[in-house]
Amino acid sequence: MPDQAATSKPQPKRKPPSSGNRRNPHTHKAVIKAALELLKTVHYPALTIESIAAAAGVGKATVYRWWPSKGALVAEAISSTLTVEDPPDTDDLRADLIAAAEISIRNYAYPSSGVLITALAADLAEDPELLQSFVSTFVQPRRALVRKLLQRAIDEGVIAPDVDPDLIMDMWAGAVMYRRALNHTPIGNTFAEELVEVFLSGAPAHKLGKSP
Amino acid sequence: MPDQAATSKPQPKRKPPSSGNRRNPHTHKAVIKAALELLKTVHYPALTIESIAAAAGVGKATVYRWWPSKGALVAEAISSTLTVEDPPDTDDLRADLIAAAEISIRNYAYPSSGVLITALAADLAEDPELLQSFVSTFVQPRRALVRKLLQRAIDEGVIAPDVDPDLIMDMWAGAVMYRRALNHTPIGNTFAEELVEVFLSGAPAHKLGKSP
DNA sequence: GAGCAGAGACGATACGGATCGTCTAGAATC
DNA sequence: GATTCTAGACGATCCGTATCGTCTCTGCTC
Repeated sequence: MPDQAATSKPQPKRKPPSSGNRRNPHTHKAVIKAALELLKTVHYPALTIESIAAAAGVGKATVYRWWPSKGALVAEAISSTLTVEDPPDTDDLRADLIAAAEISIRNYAYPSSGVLITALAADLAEDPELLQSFVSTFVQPRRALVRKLLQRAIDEGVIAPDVDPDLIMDMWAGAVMYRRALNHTPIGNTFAEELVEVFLSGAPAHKLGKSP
Repeated sequence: MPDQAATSKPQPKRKPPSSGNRRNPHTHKAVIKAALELLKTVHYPALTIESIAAAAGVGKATVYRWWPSKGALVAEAISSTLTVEDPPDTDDLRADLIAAAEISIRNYAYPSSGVLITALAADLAEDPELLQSFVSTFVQPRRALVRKLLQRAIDEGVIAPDVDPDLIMDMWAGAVMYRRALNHTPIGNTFAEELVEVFLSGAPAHKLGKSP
């Protein structure tokens, strides 16, 4: 359903699924979904709670009841869109690393036409607790998986042993976020490969699937 | 940063707080200074034009006369605080690279207690022209200098020849921005060194000041 | 030169509109 | 009765624009 960002268009709600003395999961989902939908056409700073409530067919007070701020709402919303993907673990270590980098690109370049995570992070900076919560629920689990893969690459001598896996991840995600935010260089199809290649440049070629 | 339709004549340097039929440089400076001052205590999203005008002792309309938006104002303000530093060019290439990385850290970690550039970039995303202007006046000149240094490092074989200098810079600045934005890992005193070391790991040790 | 009129920048302030976050009211459900 | 819900009123703040009277520099006229 494209273009549903109207301001006061009344939604002919068929039937309010339920409302009682328990948290209504339909309401909850409707808010999250409306937020994600609006973010396809509206930049994060211009997104308002009121428009979310209206688009979800929900009272504004209900939104405030369950989320303390726009940042908290959007943090949950985008967390829900991105699943934890296991980076592959095959014989082709180079391909595995590229796949892991591609996950980074997908996560930090979401949605394809925006700088959502950048804007969100900047906004959450006002609320350290909320930022911490977002990082530990959204960022850290995904990093853990990639860290394991990188550690394996280091153990096998494909990546230099004195390199910190966390630094590599910061550089991967950071480069994506940076290019997205400043929009000075497009992120091409081979970007993941480029990101990985940098760390492999000093590695013995026979360990990798690349010709000398 | 250029003004829109304002005069392009050279301004006669007068000291009195005059107001005439030309742009008053005192007013202009007062606004920029007030914005920077406020940003020390207020996060970018919470910064308002009204508060800037009030703090500068200036009419709100005057601010809107010269800057189309908060983003444009702040972009000019922080551009004015950061000078283009020549990265050093000595015999010690490793030290030169670290110094260059430190410049990145200083620029993208400004101010010390905030995520200003991240928030600004996210906000400017709504106005591609303005973002483009900010990047070309603030970001690109600084990158040009570092690019030259990196190219020299590549020419001398300290960094692998198939690495794109621009990618290295994206990774440097990106890692800084990323750590700042998500605040998951502190940026220590040795961060510049760590950033550089990654790219030197595969280089012949005798070219560098480090022991094998 | 001297003087005057106009153009433009300025501070102040008022305006309608949007959004904020809180709050009440009433209905529905358990 | 307790709790959740929608709907909407509320005071507040900030937005961006408009207007007003004042100021000063510029350029034209004499």
